[in-house]
Amino acid sequence: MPKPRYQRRKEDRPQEITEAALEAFAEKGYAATRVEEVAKRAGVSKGLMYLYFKTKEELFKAVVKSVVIRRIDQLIGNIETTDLSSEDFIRGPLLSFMKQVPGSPVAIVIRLLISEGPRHPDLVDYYYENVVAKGLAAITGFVEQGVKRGEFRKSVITELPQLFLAPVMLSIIWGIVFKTRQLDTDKLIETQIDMLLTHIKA
Amino acid sequence: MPKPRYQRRKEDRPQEITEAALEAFAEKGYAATRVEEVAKRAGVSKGLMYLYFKTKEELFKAVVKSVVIRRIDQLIGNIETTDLSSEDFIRGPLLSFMKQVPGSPVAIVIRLLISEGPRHPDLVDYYYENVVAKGLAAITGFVEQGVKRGEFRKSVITELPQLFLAPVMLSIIWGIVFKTRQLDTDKLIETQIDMLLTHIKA
Amino acid sequence: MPKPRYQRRKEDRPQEITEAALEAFAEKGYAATRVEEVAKRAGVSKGLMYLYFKTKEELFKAVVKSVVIRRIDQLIGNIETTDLSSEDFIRGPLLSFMKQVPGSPVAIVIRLLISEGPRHPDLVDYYYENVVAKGLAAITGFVEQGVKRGEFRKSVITELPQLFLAPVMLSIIWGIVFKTRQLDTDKLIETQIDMLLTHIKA
Amino acid sequence: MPKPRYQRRKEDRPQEITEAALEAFAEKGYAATRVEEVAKRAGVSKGLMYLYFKTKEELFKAVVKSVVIRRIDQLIGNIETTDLSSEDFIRGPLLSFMKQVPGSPVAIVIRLLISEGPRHPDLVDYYYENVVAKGLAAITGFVEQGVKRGEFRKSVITELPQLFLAPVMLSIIWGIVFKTRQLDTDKLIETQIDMLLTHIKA
DNA sequence: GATGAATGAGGATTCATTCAT
DNA sequence: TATGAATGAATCCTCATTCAT
Repeated sequence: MPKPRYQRRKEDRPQEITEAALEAFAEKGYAATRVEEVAKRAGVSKGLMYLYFKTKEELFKAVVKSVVIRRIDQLIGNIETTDLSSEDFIRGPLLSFMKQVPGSPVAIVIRLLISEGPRHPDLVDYYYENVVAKGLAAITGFVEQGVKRGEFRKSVITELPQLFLAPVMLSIIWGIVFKTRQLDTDKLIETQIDMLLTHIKA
Repeated sequence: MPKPRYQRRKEDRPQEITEAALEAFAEKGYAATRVEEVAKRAGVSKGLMYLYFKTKEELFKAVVKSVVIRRIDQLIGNIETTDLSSEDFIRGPLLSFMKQVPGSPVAIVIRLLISEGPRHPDLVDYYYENVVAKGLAAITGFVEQGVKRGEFRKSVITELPQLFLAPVMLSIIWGIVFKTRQLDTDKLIETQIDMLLTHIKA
Repeated sequence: MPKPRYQRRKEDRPQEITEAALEAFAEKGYAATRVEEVAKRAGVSKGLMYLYFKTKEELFKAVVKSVVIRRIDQLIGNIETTDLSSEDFIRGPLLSFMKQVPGSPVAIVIRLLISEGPRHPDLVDYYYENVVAKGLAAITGFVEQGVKRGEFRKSVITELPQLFLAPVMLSIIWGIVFKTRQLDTDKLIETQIDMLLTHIKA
Repeated sequence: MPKPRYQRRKEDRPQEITEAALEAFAEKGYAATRVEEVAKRAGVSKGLMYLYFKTKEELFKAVVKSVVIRRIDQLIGNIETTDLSSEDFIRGPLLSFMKQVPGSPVAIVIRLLISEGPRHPDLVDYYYENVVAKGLAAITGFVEQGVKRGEFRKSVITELPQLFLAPVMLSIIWGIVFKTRQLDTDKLIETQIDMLLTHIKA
């Protein structure tokens, strides 16, 4: 009888289950994860799972959303409370943020979206609107702000904020697929930022 | 003219099945694809599948390898027959190659490796050694050649050939997950190449 | 009064299933018995079978063992509580025991071991050690006891306790294969015992 | 490409297949033997099998019958050409015959009949009439002849010729199930004959 | 609310049998 | 005849979901 990992109150249950599911999905992917396995990790009975999440699919969506919600706050929090120059912001908070993404739950969610996303367009919409679109808008915002301030020149980058995401995405995928092969993801991301700044600086 | 129930085509079967499987996996992913569905697409009975591939898993591996094999040839073919300058090669054949990857079967294989790779380390090894490592080595090779020729300066890029892959990878993922949202992947890749060349040119 | 769809009876399930399986195996043999058929006999769903027995093979082993276990007790029970003379014991309790074996579940298990035993050496070991070896040892024990007591003479029988089993085995096989042809198995066994006692009496 | 084991003429084919099947059935039993496996052993294609035997079941019956037929001749041949005394015949040719049965194809057929017999009553009939009944009748015949000649006394044995078979049957079963445990089947059979002769001698 | 025994649809795999060549 | 590629019914087993307790 392994002690249940969590022994908290009812109101925490959904989050506990959601966290257990995230872990399990991280290890095996969505399809290969048994509902019972999640229950075990959450220290909860199989039946109880269905009191909180009507189906496995719904649990999946809840997992994605829970991660999304936490990230959004972090992202937005950072953006709004800054008074750095555009370059300093990019080299500072933004870079830090980008560097920790590959090792964060976001990486797991990305994997899940790649595997299961095509069958859950609504979830992809949700993720896109709440994370990707916001993130891209924020980046575009910084760049445009820099242009306004005369720090940056006008360039195609404004329309391709994905260039900021590219090394992060590669790092995430690398971590999932080629985990054993070393890759200095921090340096990868830094160098990309360097190149981008060089490119857009007036 | 009823289709003949029997059609002996031993030679072509494996490839026919493999192609049908690629299609099916592309649409639904590995786990959600029924063996019978692949059989139907290949115009073949369920039982025959097992004559050529002992298990669904083996079919999966065959699919990955078949795509890999075709790409490798293409990749190597391009590299060895060139006498362009480093920059011209990168802006020419390499760029073309990179641009068409996101729309090619490689994109599907990437998705499969992200979903199922963690459970098939041998397959990941295979893919890494035959595609990724070779591709990265080739890129590193061009860059170093450019340095030797005095076209390029020494830079960190030599150790981060993944910077060339990053926009391609992002384009692939984008195509899988956010297909409906427009992204000019060609321009994305081009811009990255521009930035990289700016960065390494002497 | 519709039968309830659910009936929790964890305690009894294994035995219920095991008994249903014994019946089914008796009628059709192991290979020709469908798991679903056993489930139906046990009044249970197919899925539940797998909750108690991981595979059909494991169910098979459980059936053999369950029969074995019941017999062993009976066998040993008889042996240890006797104070009859050797001959009286053989003509009394032992003979009775032998007579009822051909009509008992043991006969079914024998059939199963003949059909499937060669593929389950561990099970054969188990059966041999727990039933055959013990039975033979017991018989040898009686005979030697009789020798010690002066009732019996020394003879080759001590090394061939299988002579006691032979008519029982023939009766079992006869019952399985030639059931419709009359054979007075009781008289067969009795006569063998007569001959054996004549042979070993001093 | 392993050389086919047999390379004879068409008229031998059925027997070749039948022999290959006997071997295969001996190793794995009927249910677990694949038709293809028999074909391979016979050095013949799967399709050809069906030219000679319409179904696997028919092949099975052919195997049983082929063994039966050969044994019957042997049995009858022995019986008719003798001019020994009853006891001498029993101790001589009959005993020899009995001793070699457990190691002969008959043992395999017995196993097959135990496993599959209940589903093939016609086959059991055939076997009973052609082998068992004849064998038992022959034994009864010897015994009665002995009585007529004054060698033997009247006894219950006349009605229980199965007492002659019992040790042979046990030896067969032992060989199938407990093959690794030593049992001197020759001595077992001899002792039984001794006992029987003691019992019936005037 | 909790539990976990029970259900059954669904899917991978096998193999006797067929048939184009 | 002879082959073995091709078929598909049959079967084991899994697992999301339900429900008696």
